Amino acid sequence: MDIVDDRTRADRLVSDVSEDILNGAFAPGDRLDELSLAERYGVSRTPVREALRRLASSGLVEVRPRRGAIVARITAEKLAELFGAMAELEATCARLSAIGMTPMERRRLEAFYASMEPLVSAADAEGFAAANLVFHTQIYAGAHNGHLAEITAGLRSRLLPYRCAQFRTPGRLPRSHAEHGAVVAAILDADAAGAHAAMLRHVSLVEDSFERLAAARAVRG
Amino acid sequence: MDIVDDRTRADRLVSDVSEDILNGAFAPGDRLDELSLAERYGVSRTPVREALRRLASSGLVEVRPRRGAIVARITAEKLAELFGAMAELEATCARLSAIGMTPMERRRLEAFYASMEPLVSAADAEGFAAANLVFHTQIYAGAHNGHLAEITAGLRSRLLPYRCAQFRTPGRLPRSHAEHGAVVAAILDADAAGAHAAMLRHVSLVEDSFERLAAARAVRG
DNA sequence: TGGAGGGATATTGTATGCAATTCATCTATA
DNA sequence: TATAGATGAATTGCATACAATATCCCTCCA
Repeated sequence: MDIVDDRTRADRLVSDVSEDILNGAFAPGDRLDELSLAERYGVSRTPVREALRRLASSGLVEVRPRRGAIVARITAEKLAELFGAMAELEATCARLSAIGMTPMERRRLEAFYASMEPLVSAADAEGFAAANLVFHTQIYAGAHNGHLAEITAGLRSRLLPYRCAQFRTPGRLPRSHAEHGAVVAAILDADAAGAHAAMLRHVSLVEDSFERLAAARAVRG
Repeated sequence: MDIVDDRTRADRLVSDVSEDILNGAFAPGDRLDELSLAERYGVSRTPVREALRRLASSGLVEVRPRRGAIVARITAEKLAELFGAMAELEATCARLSAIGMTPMERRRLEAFYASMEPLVSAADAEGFAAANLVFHTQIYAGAHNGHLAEITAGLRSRLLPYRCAQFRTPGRLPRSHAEHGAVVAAILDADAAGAHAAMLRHVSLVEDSFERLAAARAVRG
């Protein structure tokens, strides 16, 4: 059974190149000249150009007019800004969720939070990471603002490569779960300021533990 | 004296096409086929394609794979989401400004706010609109997070076409100025929650007056 | 009359060649 | 030796031709 991939070559290039950037085949600062990429991926320069522009708009590469593209070098300051912006956005979503979630959404959030407990007991970092994404996404959705949710989710995914080891730190799982608990409690309470503060604290703590260091390492290349 | 424009054709197309969209030469939903655009602007399809993709990433057009591009139809709900997201982002910048602005930034903001008073007295809507942008931009900068500032400014500019008549409403100028005053006072007081609330209120009020109606009209085409 | 199928047409996706610009290297001169 | 200028190679920007896909319209059948 042949599942044909009806994406265009440029679409696939976006995935392939970003993968190669994220797993280190291309390091920050590396030149990405169109001809080499075209040969490497077996296509012509045209879709390569398109893919590079798209990657630029997502922040992964930097195109300088007439001077070619390079893998974006994210400085430590820029990375801190991105993490900071994400924390604020997440906190805003939490605040709006506290104000506006429907009773059904609140019940679902509570139930989902409870369902994460076994993963903590089992120290299942991978399972928890997956559930964590769902948890946060529920809160984006609870803000009832698709654009805000999109921005926030986009930023989260952009920062994903800098957070790989997130739940490996010993003791991080139960702490994260407890912080989630504070967020959930505030949202269920319709406590806007509390939800904002709890989420801001949660996201900042997660970032502040040791993946900042990992990130810094990644930046230095 | 010839000031040559060293922008690439695609760069110019981005400006030209977005202008033509914003002033109504192309209406929402109109097809933007590459050949017609190429002929219209006297270039080949290649830079047209690039411009269309870039406009898509900024939300002005919508490209459907293999099915061409159309001028984005912003629904009323989507527009409300965009305004809502902007309000939240602006409020967040205000909150961070209250917390983190340097003394110099605070003095500048206060001085700039004072300098807007004459424009209100003179009922200079155009001058006020220009100063208004500067005022808000100062607050984006005061958040000390370049990425957040960029997102917020981007959203503001994207919404600009839906806010043309902003300060024409009778009485809007003094009211806006008063609302700015509340924001400035809270920021100078380092009152995070107050700054957030004041800015949220300000932006929401501005939007809620009558340009939502203008926007709805624009959407209906 | 209404809908399904099929072929012509129009439009997008991709490859390639040429023009324009940048970059690197080498030379000449102070 | 260091710097400015020039020259050639490498690379991007753009145009055009071809291939793949979608769209439209016509015919045919129930």
